[in-house]
Amino acid sequence: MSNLETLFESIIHFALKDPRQTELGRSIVKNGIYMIAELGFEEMNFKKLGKAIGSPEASIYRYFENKHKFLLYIMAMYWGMIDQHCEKIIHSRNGHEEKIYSILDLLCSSPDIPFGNVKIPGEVIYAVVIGESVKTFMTKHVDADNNHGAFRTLKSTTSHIAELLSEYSPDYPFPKALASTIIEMSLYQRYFSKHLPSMTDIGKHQSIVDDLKLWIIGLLRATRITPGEESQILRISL
Amino acid sequence: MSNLETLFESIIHFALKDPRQTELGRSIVKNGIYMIAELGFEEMNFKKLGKAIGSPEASIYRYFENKHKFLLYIMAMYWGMIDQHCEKIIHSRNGHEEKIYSILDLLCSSPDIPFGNVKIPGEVIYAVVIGESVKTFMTKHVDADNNHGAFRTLKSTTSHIAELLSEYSPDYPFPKALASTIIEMSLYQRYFSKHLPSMTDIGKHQSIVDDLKLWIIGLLRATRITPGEESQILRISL
DNA sequence: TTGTTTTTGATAGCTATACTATCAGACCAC
DNA sequence: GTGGTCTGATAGTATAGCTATCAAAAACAA
Repeated sequence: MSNLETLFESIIHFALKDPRQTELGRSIVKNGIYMIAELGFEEMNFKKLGKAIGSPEASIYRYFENKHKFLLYIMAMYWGMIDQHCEKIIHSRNGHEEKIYSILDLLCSSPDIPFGNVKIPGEVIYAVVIGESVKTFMTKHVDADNNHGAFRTLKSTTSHIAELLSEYSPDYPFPKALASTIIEMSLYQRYFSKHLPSMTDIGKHQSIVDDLKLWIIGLLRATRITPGEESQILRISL
Repeated sequence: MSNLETLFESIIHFALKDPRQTELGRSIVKNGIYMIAELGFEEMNFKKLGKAIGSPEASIYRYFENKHKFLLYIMAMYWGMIDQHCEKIIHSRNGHEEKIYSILDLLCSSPDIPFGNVKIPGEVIYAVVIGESVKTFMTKHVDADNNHGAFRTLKSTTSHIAELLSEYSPDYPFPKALASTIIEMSLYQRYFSKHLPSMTDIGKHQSIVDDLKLWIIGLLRATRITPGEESQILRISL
């Protein structure tokens, strides 16, 4: 079984019926992603989506229990793709630094997703991830969703990056926090750059992607904290 | 006019009628914050809130046009408070480093908010900020809300911190990005620590607040990037 | 081909949320 | 007491989110 098959196997339980297997299922997922990218998650609903694909609302409910599970499905798929790319990079024969730079390229790019016989363009799903990813876990039912494995692929991506950071700087005590920061902030800073430009300088010097990479690489200096510095910090601050 | 009055003056237009001036208004805001802290923003609504304070739904709509504006009001108030504390710190006679450490203390603490003749406990509003702050600007109408000044206090806080970082490291090209990262991540890492613990190491070594401070102080090393290092990075990565 | 199962379309309906409208009583100012 | 504002009480609308039912169509199996 290919990696891709394994990925889709692992997210299938967020749907009631595998959407990759049917014309309708693929249409729901692809057009749903387009619709969220265009209208935002709140303004999208299954009635509108049904209209867009020429099927009744009820047919969509045969594939996804509700709107939220639909979002969980999409996000688990996205982070699963990213995670597989991560693993490929990690198992490559490069050094730590090169691997980290490759991961950075990955986080700042947006690979297409092959979905059955259709393809979901990277820019479209990336737009959805930027604006809606946080809505998967900033809810009152995070813990329940987490128990059902909703964030497995996101957490795995974080762990992979954290491990790499640990290899890069074995004594740094916060590799996971830095990894999750890099992941979330590569999305946020893009969002800020577009909608709240006074909250960031990303995109003000060079292109967004170039600034973003340069900035994150700078953040990696945080891992190079020395014991002497640490104790001085503690003396002043705590 | 006191600073506090100026603050409330500046957020009054998110409400239809100043809630600080009446018993009902204060009850709406205080109990609304408690209810969001308990149920989350999605599960809270004006009908439930009305029941909790013994007033009909319609009376609440006389103070706030809708649920979202209510959230904007609360968040603008919170960041306005924080921003005033920031200004106090900035205008103090300390050195840059001490000021930065004070700001850090501020971001990791949660001051009470005096609201008319009632007091909103810091822990309660902080819980709301952690879980709901992002929902104010991750919407399809960010730009409209931004034009109406909804994020003025948040942006001002970011600017204040960014200025401080610039004084601390004048050549660092991304002070705003780092400032917004510190603000957002001091919320996120706490959230992760509670709900998605594998995404962070904050709270695993010492208390959450101590780990958080130590981690953020480490991030400040990012501002100490040297020209030589930068060009090396560029060579490898871009 | 026929019979069976699965999938879809069409429609209807149910509950809750978000919000608006109206009116009468309470309270306050002068 | 009169006029104005505030509140409570009630009713009502529109839409979202979701469920149920049934017949037609498609897929498949013997």
